[in-house]
Amino acid sequence: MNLSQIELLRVLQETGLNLSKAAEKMHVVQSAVSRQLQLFEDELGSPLFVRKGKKLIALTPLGQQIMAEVSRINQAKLNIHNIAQDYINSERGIIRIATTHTQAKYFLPQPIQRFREKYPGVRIYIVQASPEQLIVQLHEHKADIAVCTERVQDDHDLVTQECYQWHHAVVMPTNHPLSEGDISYERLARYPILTYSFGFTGRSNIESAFAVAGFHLDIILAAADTDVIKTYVRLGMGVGIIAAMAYDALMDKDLIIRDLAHLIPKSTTKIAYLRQHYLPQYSRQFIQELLLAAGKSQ
Amino acid sequence: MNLSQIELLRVLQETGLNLSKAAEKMHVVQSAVSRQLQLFEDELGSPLFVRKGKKLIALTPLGQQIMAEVSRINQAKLNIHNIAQDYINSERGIIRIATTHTQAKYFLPQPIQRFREKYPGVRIYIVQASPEQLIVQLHEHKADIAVCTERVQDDHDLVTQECYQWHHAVVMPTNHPLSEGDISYERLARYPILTYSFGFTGRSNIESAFAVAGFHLDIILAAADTDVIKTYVRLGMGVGIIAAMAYDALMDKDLIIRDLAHLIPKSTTKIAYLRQHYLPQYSRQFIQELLLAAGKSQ
DNA sequence: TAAGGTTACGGCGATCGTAACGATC
DNA sequence: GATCGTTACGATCGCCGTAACCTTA
Repeated sequence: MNLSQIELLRVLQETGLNLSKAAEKMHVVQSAVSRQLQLFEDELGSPLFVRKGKKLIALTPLGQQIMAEVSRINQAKLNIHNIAQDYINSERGIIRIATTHTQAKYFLPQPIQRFREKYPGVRIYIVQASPEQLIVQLHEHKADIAVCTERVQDDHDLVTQECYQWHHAVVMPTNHPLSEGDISYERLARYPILTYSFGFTGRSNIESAFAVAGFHLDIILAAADTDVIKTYVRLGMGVGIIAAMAYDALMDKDLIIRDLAHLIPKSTTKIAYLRQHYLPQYSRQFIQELLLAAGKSQ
Repeated sequence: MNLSQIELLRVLQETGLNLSKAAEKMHVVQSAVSRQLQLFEDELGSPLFVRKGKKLIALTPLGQQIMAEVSRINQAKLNIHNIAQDYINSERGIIRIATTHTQAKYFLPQPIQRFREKYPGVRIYIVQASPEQLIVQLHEHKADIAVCTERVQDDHDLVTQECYQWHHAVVMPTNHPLSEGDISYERLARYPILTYSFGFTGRSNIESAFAVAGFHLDIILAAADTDVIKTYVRLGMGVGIIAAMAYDALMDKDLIIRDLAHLIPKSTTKIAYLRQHYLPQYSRQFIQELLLAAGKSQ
């Protein structure tokens, strides 16, 4: 057994068990990886993959168990380099933040700016993806930290930390009937609604609140992105239910915002990272910066 | 980085940071390991060891952090082979039990015999050591399972499971004054005592019980081993405080045993193994057998 | 001076690349 | 016939062993 065989197994999973693509990713010819896989299976004495003809189509039960250990080794291997790098120069490095559009545009700018002032040598990558994909990014070591509202709490391989709480609001053009008077489930349900795609930015909270109250929302447009929603609201297509913090007092002067805290339960945005992933000094500092911006200093 | 470098770091720890001995253990010449260590440190960009002249005398702070990851890799490496082996033939293998003399002689024989009947292909090694060393044996992968009364509960890397509870008893030659009447702290404290060495087989319970009651035991001989204690009791050196189960009705007919459950709190013998250590099918079965023998079936 | 560690260099073998072949969609 | 995988064989590069040298108890 050697580390490149371990690496190969990892890459094979990423490439959907395609040896040719794995070879390409590992910068060797295809025959090399083919042989390495054979050698490894011979050493273990039992195949790791189910083959259909010559193609690999699935992991064997043994393969699945082995793969869990393989991930640990890969994780530790990455950690070793990161720890060393952090030790040599804790002022320089990369931090890869996986998050959604809304967080990237309306929450992260301030903490990122403050972080940059303290750590000008750290490059910041923002990996934008759907909440579902954010978790995958972490697991595949494509991102170090995720900032995300949905879907992180169940995963036991993740450390999660509450960042801040927020609520939804409704935005509409000026002179819209909803700009006056109390807003109830019933009143809101009368209008065509524009809001987030399913699985995004507290959308599940919106759904369930109206379901519990016994009303059906007529969602005529769903987008991943607050700005898209605002655009169509401006076109008069309906009213938008968005995260309150995504209303910009300056840029959105032409829209009216009204709070929905009394209708839709608050959402919680969390910080998540892999439990066994080594976070350099500056990454831990970045998390502190996020908590600070969220008002949870310490 | 490659696995033999990782292995080298492990071996270096085992040999007290001695490159020559590490080389011997790894079946290569000394210059080879010297170079591999240099290459690895160069790759990381920072030394892992504090050197005095040319000798390695300690881990650097970086080295300590790295070493934690190294252990994970080694653990996973072992697991991979064990999982494969278990998959190929779950009827054959080795199980290494670290335990003390008392357990090996008075508790393990029955469950081991029953286990052998079910798994005749599994070889059983009993690694005898002091309770302190048992834990070390687990950590150094010299043993798979420990059966032990003391010192296992605090270690967070171990999974522990209660096996059975027992209490101490006093043994003495026939016609000894203590063979008649109630036994109190005070009465017992009048005689010279022979019992287990410190850290062995519930010795701490004996100490604390008498300390709390305000009496001092005159322990004139301490041994790791019940049989040694009995031998000196037979010579008339004093009375022995031993684990009740270590009295053999047949072999020890010449000794009188009297219960001390009312004086010394019960002890609990536990089963322990490393959290991230893969236990083959038969090892899990062996644990079941231990629990069964302890009356905790299932 | 013995024990522990480093450096230089030649030889060997593991692993790679090329290439030709086999199978499956 | 395009994609994917295997097998054979020569070439290469990494790693080991020998050996000479350095350093400290």
